[in-house]
Amino acid sequence: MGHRITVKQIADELGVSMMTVSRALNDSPNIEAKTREKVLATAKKMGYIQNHIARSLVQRKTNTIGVVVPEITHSFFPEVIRGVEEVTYANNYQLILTHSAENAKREINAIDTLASKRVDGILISTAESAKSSKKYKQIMEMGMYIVFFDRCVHNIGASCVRIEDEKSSYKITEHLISYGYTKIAHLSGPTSVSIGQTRLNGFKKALKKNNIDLNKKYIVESGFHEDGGYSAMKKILDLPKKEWPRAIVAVNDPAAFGAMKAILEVGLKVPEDIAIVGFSDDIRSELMPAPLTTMRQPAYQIGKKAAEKLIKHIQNKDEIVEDIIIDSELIIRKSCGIYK
Amino acid sequence: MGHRITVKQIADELGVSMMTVSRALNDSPNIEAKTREKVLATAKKMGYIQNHIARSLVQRKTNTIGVVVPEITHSFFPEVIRGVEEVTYANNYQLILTHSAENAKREINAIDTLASKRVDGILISTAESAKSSKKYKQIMEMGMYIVFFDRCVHNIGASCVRIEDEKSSYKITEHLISYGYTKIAHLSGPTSVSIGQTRLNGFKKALKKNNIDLNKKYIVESGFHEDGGYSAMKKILDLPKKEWPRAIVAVNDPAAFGAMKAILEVGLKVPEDIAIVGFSDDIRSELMPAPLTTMRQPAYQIGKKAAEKLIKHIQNKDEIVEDIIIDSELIIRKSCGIYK
DNA sequence: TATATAAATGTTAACGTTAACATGAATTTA
DNA sequence: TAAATTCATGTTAACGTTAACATTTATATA
Repeated sequence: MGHRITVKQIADELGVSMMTVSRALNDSPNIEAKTREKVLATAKKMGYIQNHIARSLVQRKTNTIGVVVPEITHSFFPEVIRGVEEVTYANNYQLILTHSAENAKREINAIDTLASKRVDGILISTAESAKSSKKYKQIMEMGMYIVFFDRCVHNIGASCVRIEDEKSSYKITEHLISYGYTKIAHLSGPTSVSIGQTRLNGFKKALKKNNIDLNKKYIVESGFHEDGGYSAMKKILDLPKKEWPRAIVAVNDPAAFGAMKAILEVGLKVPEDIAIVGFSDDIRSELMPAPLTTMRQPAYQIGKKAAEKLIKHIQNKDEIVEDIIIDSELIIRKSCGIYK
Repeated sequence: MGHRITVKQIADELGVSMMTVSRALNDSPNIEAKTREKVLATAKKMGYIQNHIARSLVQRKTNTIGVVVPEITHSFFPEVIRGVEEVTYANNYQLILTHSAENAKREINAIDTLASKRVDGILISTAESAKSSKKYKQIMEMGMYIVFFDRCVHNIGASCVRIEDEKSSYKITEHLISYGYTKIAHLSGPTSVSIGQTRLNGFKKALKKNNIDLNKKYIVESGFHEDGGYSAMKKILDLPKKEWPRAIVAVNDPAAFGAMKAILEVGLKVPEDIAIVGFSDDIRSELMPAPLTTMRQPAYQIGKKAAEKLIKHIQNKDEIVEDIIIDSELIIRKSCGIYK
């Protein structure tokens, strides 16, 4: 290993104690301005870079937070990370990013990684295949804080930053209904994930409110990805032609993209033959051949709020646990059937 | 802080020494199978999670690598990170992500953060405003390895994973020329960044080879982002109408998107009035109103190779420093003027 | 000027782990 | 059966830093 300067070396160089060097480096009080400057100058000259490992060990605090995202390539998440990053940067926290690839086992692995690095807190959006909340609880018992975002776990004492999924889903479904559609299918997420359940609920409630009977064949689990949306839509198109739905509510935009592909493949048109709406306002949504009507989730905002809340929890034991709701926005484009 | 189990507590519980526990936990040799199992079972029961901080301190090795990306929301980078992540996960390395926001100062800050966490190596794609290579050198002198990707710094003893930017730029420019265009402008990156310089070089060489005079007004610095592309294109369109170029080579896709916006705003059409090509094959490129002709950079591959090379450097002092070239691919779409 | 007070600096121990060496028990070899 | 070897386990010290307490020096107060 190359030359790594330590506090001791600086101290020896100047003939002072290690504590004096430490104090100067950390802007502590009770040190003469002249001494501080001398130390700082020498540290810089010698190319000193603080060893956070050692510092964290003795302070039992890392000034670091971890993030677990299910899929870094979905435009929603980088945008969230951007928001998180802005807050951590401003508050002098460091950030460790991990990735579950929508896989429960990898999510647990990621959380263990973060825990073993003794981060002060973790931001999580749960993986598609996540089933148990045991790991989250274990982490919290260790004294680490968790704030969920978008895909939350409730009633385990962690805060959560999200949009009103059920209402939003209700609203976008009603929007379709307002055009006269009654044969409406839902491509759902797994109900073990919060947004899978809540968006399904909103969908069902909208039908009920408008006296539309629920056709069980019209609820197909697609998961959150494009390929899942594609195969779920295929399954629907396997129904006899006269049973085909006239409109689709997809659990999110990527699933909607996959469904659109399946629809186009059988020679049907969006929205003329089948209308479709999504959720999240992916970066690609407005660029689609049939621009996608969707519920915008302000990703940057969500990241920012989640990071802020987490830091508050870390810095104040008594910070209240709460659901923080961010406004969503219905973005009407062409895919839902009307275009001005 | 909540209850945090230590090796000592496990040792006391079982009436053995800390080393025995440590050996069991780390799968070391010279420990009875029965003892190991007993320790493992107790550790699990007590909810032990290894303290990587303490371990890293004594081992002077963190099994962690850092990544510095300039802009996490550009689709190229998440895809790279995905590749990196796959490799680190498979090799049991942990990953710390940082973000420079294209800003030299923040890049230095990010590197210092990683250095203070004593990562074993760093993957960097340099920021748009990066000027000096001093910090990279300092880090390498500390014994940390650097592997650059996409935007590289040469001749400082670090490996680099990239496409052949100059040749690729040459090729895509010639592709435009093959359609008969001669009035071709270039929206360039800053020449202080490798790809800014090399892509400009390729552009120039293609003109020269085809006996097209270089018009200095046709080279405008746009940077790597959409808004930069937009304002650079505006500047070009401020020229007298008869001086307008008929085709544009943008340094990357986001810059091309910005330029397209500017072109459409003044009522011109792509590619009929002005043809345009980009670089990277952004996720949005094929969805654009005029699908963008571009040079595809296999982002996932780049991430994978870069991570693999870095881990090789870390594990083998004598690993050779090299430029690793990944094949790029010309993707011909509509924006360059011909569409089949 | 002696004393009280404040400011600057130093010393010791601890954070949680593992490397390196030391010991003791069990097994093999001559 | 004694000596040599192997295997399992234990002890000590170290990684680089800072918290907590201790000491010295400078400054303010009576």
